[in-house]
This record gives sequence, C-alpha cells and structure tokens, in this order.
Amino acid sequence: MSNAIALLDCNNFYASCERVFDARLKEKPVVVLSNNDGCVIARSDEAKAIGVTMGSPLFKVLDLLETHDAEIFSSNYALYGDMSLRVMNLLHNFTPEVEIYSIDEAFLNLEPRKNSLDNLAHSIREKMYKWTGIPVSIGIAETKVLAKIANKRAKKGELREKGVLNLYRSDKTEPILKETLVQDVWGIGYRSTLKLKANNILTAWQLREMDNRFARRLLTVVGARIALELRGIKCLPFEQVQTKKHSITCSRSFGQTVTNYIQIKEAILYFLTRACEKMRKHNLAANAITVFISTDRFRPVPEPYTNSATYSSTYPTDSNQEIQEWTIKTLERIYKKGFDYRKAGIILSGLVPNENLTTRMFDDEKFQQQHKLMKAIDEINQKFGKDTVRFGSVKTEASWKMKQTRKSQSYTTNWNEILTVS
DNA sequence: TCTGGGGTCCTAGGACCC
DNA sequence: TCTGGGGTCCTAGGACCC
Repeated sequence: MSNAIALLDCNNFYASCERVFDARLKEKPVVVLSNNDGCVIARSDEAKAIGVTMGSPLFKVLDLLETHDAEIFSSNYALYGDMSLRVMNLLHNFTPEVEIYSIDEAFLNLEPRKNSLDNLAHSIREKMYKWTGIPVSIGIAETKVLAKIANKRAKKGELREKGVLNLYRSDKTEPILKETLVQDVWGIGYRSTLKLKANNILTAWQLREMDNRFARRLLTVVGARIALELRGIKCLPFEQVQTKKHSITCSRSFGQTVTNYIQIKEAILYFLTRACEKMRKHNLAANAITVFISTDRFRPVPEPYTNSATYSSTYPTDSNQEIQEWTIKTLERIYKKGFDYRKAGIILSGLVPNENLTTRMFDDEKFQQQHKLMKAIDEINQKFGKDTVRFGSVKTEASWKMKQTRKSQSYTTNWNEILTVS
C-alpha cells in the first residue's frame, strides 16, 4: 500500500508567533506587516473576521484596525525563524520522514496503519500547541496536492475546531474536489486559471478528469502533474534532504525615491554585503551576480523603467571585494540618469561549496587571502553585531533604509530582548 | 504621504558542436 | 555560403509558491 502524505501547516504563523510571547494579544485582532511596514502579510482569525484581507496595504486598513483595537507588528524574521525551527524539530518525535516545505509547513510521509492516521494527527496537533504555543492544521491524503486540499479544508467551518482532515482512501475526496475551485488548487495560479476557465474547467474535479495530453499542452508538464496528483498518483517527490540553494537574493523597496547614482550604488552594495554574509554562512561561493533597478510600480517618474543585467565570472568567489567589482560594472550598464528609482536588488547565483574552490591561474594568492579575511570579518560581526566591521564603500544609514516602526522584541534570539516575567 | 521579499522550476530560443 | 539531423549548454522570461 502506498504511503499517506500529511501536510502540517501552522495557522496564521507570524501572528501566532507574536501571540506566544504576549498575553495581551489573546482574542485581539493581530496583523504582521511586510518589510517597510507596507502590506499585511499575516492575520489572526480576529483580524480576518473584521475584514482585513491578505496583502492589503496598511494605509488602506489602518482605520479599520484602529477601530477594532488591533495590534500591528513589523515583521520579526529572527523570531519567526526560531519558532519555525522549534516546530520542525518537534515533528521528528512523531515520524522520521519530514520534508520541511516552508517556514510554516511540512510534509510527513506516513505508513497507513489502520485507524491510526487520525489519532496520530490529533496527537501531533495537541502536543505542538502545548509545547510551542503554535496552533496547526493537518491534512492527509494520497499525494501532496490532495494533502494541500485536505489541509485547507481542515481549517474551514466545523472542522476548524478539530484542525484535522484525513482524505486518505476516503469517499469524501470526490465531493470535496467537486466543491474546490480550480484556482484553489496548489500550483494553479492566475494565468493557468484563465486558461482553464477558457476551456470550461472550473473545479478541481474537472481538472482531475482532464485528458492528460491536453493538460500538458495547456499547462505544460507542471499542470499535467497536478492533474495526476489529483487522481492520487504521486508525481511530486517527497524530499527529505534540503536541496542546495541555487540563488540568494537581497532587494528592497526604498523608503523614498532615489535618483542619483551614488545613492543607488550605496544601496546595492549594502544589499550585496547582506547577501554575501548569507552565502558564506551556507559555505557557498557564487560565480554570477544579477543587479536590478526599477522605478515606482504605481507612480513611475518620469516613466516606467526597470532593467537588470548579469555578470558571470569564470571563477566562483566568496569575497566581497571581488563581487563588488562585478556589481559596480553591472550597475553601470543599467543605471540611467533622470529616473526616480523605488526599488533595487541583487541576486547571487551559480552557487557552489566554498571549500576547495578551483585554484586560479592568476592572483590565486590574493584570492586566498581575501577568502580568509572575509571569514574573519564574519566572525567579528557575528560576535559584536552587524556591520561592526565593513567596507568603507558600504554605508549603513541612508534614505533608502527600511521602515520598521512596529517591531516586537527578539524574545528568543537576543539576550537583551528576552521575555521578562514580573 | 503610504502598495513585500525570497525562492524554485520549466520552456523557448540562441550559440555551438559533430 | 550552402546542404541536414541531432545533441548540449546557457540564458531570459514566465509562472507559481510561501
């Protein structure tokens, strides 16, 4: 018998994290904002109930939130990352086969012993709440795509209280697929929905029943796989080992528009510093960098301009100095005078392990020295705080800095901000 | 005034080789 | 330069996810 797949999803994860450490927030609407305090990216049930929608710009819902005495937070990724780690680690107490899919979701590969799936799911849910304070929902089915649907359903209506729905070999699957709209199927986005609707395919059940060659022609192999998964045929592999990173991005919308080259360059080099730190933390080196800049998406001045360019090198490196040179060359190719820029970023790609990098034909000694220097700088900054040591060309305070005026404390990751009990 | 950021996978098309 | 099929590798762009 083929294994059952369970999807565990933390309810309203960021909002729930904030709640764990602040008793005041119980039964109050809570929302968490994106970077720059721009959009709502997480909502407690109470916030959903008063009509705050996912992704709404804060300025559009601020009145509503204040009327209902809601609590508003800037995102605190250190806190959420740490809470995620706790949840994921605990899962291994229940089953060895865990695939961490995102910060708040994991797939479990379960042997379908009779009547035990439901019990196991309920037990995970209860213990997870007791141990971490995070409420979770669990959906179970034959495949990942079906488990996603079961999970979504487990959060709805009467099932919400129980938080578990098991569709593995269940006769409830068919009626549920008939009620599920095609745009609510995992992997079917806006574009695919339009194509499916044009062909009169509106429900998950109709997608399941599609001729597979037609599905492939309309939606490529991606869509064809989803259709098969809906039939209970596993097409998406269960991946326990974390696959290696392929790219590292750092980008921001600016607090205000930036016009001059010097400031754009400062911002870009700041992003580069952050991305390189992350890269070395994962023991990686890059051989390519992409730089992109863009005018305001909503109010472009004088007209829309977005551009990007990539620099590829023969040798991968993990040295800031070297990548900085690539970056500046690349930025010069796309920067145009006379535009008000609102967003910029960089992507490091061609990532390889940074141990035993190929010996260079020229300047190898210089490169090895830089490699060691970077290691030393990272260690100092780790110990004494971000940017204690930095390159002279990299500024830390500037007009493009992020707005974050509503951040909670780093309860779990910073000794100075640990929870106080009185 | 105010509208996020970080990823992956797939495909088509170009460059190049035999 | 043309004639031809078959193959790989790379990149830009599209689509989707959390």
